[in-house]
Amino acid sequence: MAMNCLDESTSGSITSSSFTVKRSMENSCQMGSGSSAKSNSEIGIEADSKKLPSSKYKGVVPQPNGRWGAQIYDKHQRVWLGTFDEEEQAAKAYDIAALRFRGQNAITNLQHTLEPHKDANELYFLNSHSKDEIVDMLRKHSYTHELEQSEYNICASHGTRKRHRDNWLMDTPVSESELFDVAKEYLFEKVVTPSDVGKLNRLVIPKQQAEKYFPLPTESAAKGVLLNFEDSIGKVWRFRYCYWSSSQSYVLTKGWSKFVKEKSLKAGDRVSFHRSMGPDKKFFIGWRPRNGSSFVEVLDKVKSSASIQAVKVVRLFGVNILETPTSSFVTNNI
DNA sequence: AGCTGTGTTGAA
DNA sequence: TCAACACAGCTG
Repeated sequence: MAMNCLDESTSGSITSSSFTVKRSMENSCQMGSGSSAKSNSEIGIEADSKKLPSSKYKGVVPQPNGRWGAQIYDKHQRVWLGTFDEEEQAAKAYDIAALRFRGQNAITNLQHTLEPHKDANELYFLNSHSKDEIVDMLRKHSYTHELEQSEYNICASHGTRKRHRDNWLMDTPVSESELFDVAKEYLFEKVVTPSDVGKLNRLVIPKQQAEKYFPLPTESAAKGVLLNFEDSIGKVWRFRYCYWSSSQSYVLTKGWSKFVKEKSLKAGDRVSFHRSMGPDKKFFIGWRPRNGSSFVEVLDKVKSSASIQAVKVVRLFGVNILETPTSSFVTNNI
């Protein structure tokens, strides 16, 4: 996976132009005219050194206890990205923040290998979340995990694409609300369990996501509410959504089994949830098989099936919209 | 008590 | 915009 090495792993890769690490081995041993200078550059911090070792990485600052902090500046203000055991982890945290805050051409610390598909997915993931959310993940060291949980499901785009097709084709002006309607924000994805597709006729929504994206007023928790989700072909699914206090879980109940049946959902498949970025905040549901295509793989299919080399990119409201003769997709916003 | 992350400053 | 430095205040 591309550059998801914040937490434990060590190999990293972020697409970012062709940046090479310039700053290297200086900065690390300026202890006045000290004699014990070298110790700092090799080990994190020495027993009783006064001065903290500088990092060779941008956005990385030493902590008194030998750990490393990461920070980035935005709008004249420092944004703290958390503390890390390893200098490289802090450097990667900075890199990720830089990509989110400054776009994919941002200068990053590490030379990253080129993995177009994965990197594009990651950029899409990055830009589907607010700066605050990304910073949160970095500080909680959960970025890697959330990225892995989240590959974009292209199925969720077909419906609106179809309905807006004429507008794109005829090159007529498209209203702002329609554009917002096309633009969808990725919320989360769940790999469905055997019981999610079994006889219980319900889908468990992970608690954290449920409370974040589908808040349920306590008075309607037991009874539940009806939520509409539009699928990849524009069909609207209506599910009862409620809280089961017995199992302390949020679930989609009534209507869910029909979805399972019609889509032939199997355990291990992925179901994703999206929300339009317009004022109406419609929900969308998508799904794909266990090893289904990633966002970019599908994009490539779109390109080849349309027999075109280049996809026109229109940037509006901070969102890139890929336009082809027959379709439009929303991709990374900067 | 130890650590995080902010307040602050000077340099680029 | 950036990192160095000091340490207030938070956390466990």
